[in-house]
Amino acid sequence: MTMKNSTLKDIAEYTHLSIGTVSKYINGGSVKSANQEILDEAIRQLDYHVNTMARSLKTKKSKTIGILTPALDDYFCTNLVEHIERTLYRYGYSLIVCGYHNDPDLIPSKFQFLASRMVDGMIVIPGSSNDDYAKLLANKQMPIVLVDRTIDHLKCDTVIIDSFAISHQVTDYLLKQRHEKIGIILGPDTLSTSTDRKRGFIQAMTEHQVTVNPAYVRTGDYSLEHGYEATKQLLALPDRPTAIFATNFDITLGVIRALKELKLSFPEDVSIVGFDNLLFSTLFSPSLTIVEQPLKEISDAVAQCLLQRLRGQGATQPKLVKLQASLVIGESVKKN
Amino acid sequence: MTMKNSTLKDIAEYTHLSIGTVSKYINGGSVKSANQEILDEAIRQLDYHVNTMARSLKTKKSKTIGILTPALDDYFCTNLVEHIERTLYRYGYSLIVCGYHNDPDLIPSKFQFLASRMVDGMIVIPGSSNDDYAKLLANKQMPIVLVDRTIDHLKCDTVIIDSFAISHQVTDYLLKQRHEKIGIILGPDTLSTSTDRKRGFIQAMTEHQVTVNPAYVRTGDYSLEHGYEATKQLLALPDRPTAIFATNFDITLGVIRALKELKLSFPEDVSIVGFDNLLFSTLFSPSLTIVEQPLKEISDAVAQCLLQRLRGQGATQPKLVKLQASLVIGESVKKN
DNA sequence: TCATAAAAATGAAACGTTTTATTTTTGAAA
DNA sequence: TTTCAAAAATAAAACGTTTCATTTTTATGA
Repeated sequence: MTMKNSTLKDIAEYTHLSIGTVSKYINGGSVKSANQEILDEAIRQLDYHVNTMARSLKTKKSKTIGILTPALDDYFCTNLVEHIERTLYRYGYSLIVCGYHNDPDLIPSKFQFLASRMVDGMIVIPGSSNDDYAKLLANKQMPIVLVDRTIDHLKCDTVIIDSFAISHQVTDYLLKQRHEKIGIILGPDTLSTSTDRKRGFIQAMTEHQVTVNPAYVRTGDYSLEHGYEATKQLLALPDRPTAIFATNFDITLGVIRALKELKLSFPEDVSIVGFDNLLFSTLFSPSLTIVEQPLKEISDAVAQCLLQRLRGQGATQPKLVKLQASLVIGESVKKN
Repeated sequence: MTMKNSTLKDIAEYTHLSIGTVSKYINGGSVKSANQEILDEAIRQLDYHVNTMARSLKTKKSKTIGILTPALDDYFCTNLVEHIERTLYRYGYSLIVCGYHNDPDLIPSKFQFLASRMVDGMIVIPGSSNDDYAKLLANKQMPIVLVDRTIDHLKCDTVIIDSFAISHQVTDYLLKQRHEKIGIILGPDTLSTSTDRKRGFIQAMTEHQVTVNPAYVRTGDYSLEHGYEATKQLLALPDRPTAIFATNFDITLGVIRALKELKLSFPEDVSIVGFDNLLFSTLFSPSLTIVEQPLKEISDAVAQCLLQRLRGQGATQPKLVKLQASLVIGESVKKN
């Protein structure tokens, strides 16, 4: 039972054909129909499977894509991975995953690790603020697609959502519900997602001629802890906001935890708008009003960008795909 | 900038040493210290990295593990993947992920796909009821570790939780809170996790001399939909249960959705015990009483089993690792 | 200084493919 | 039948390593 795998050579001997011919057939080339029959038989009999190592050694293609993600267990990233894996699989690619545990310092070594695996391309979800590794990416002769945020001066295809627009829309919505004292809990100022969301917020406020109270704008990590602390601080203000906008999923969780601890309920005591994970938001009572990112579209765009580059069809210019998120109205915003 | 990667041959020429010597040094062999210096220099100058394809072709080891999981976006599986990836990375292994989208019929082809990638070993989370592919696994000369459930007659290392014990414990707890009319929503009868949980339930009930009402025992998929439907049916019974035990995470979500729709609240109208995801359970108001699985321990056990087999240290007998889950008391069970 | 064992270096084969230039076979037109 | 282009098959080189049987160099002790 433990006999070694058969090779082209074995097939060649079985069929009395040459290795070259067998290889050609395996790769879809044409042979005489008589030979086709015997080849099929041999392949079945000997249970032949190509040795991808040998193939890759020759072709310099591994048909494998690396994905570098801040975490393998958070909602946004795993959804991306799920969809991307599906698409790539259809094109015969496998996916090597590498998490860097939200620690940007790990990115260079993990990147090298993936590169040493001879991946044909890479998907990077930067999701952090330290961009020292950007030159690393730039120097590799390999298609790379960036997801969720841009990195300055890095010339590669990028897929993001229109953070400015959705933030503008959320703010606009809150203002129309007659909230003027709006707290917004943001990520770090070094991330484009975060600064764009801040800009959208400010612009909407300005358009409505509402002055922005700096104390209502909290930057920090995209983390549950930050959401939690910021919420407590916002609600401890003498003139506290009547609505809070959490600009990512972890922050949303932090807001909820803080409210729970303060024994405040939404939307009675404070209105909230969260981010991501429609399923969970509908399970809360009352349900959450949230921003939903088009995860499937993002994933598809990422996969398509990459596949195009792999086919050498990519434009010379790096492509920027900007997708629209949507506001899903729940019950967590009170009309003032 | 786009010059091809350097090879052992290039290093050999640069250093005037033979390829064999260079290879030896790269792999940790000893050379004269004078040569060591020039080798280091050459490696740096030429930016040498081993070609893992060529290496694997010779060694027949890819230092890559495949993981076959029902989904890449559900709580249990992604947590496993996250932890396993961490551990394997430390040992120089990369992880190729493959989701089969909860469709067991996809397992054979995905399995073949991974096998063709020349993975050194495989981790399989069966999570489904159709075991036709079991012989596939059995026939491969490759270490395989099964997670979360056993497959009859399949001789490979398996890591599971003690479903019987935890179910017994939960039931016992509910009984001690003076619930006797307990509904339990289970997975399919073809899964060991499900039948074990059922046995634990029945045993505890019997020990307390409480007769089991068959109408209270609902088997079905491990899915939100099943949880939802089963809850509605349970609560529509003339003599409805006072407590419901949801035996996996998706079912738990279904229970919550059903309660929300029926405008019933826990624990006032009905007590509930859920499964998995401590973080979320604490965010609900009131918080959920749940079974928490030792995800880290499970992942570690899986990785260790695999690494042992890869080192050829595994026992001849397949190993069964059974870990204990724990009951985390929240506020969703009322004392009757 | 020499003999010798240990350490280091070497050269070549092998891993299983793809690819290319070349040869052989086929079959249709003349 | 002969001719000749097209189709099919071939043989050999190459991809970049590891490994192993040899050879060369080094260091040690007498």
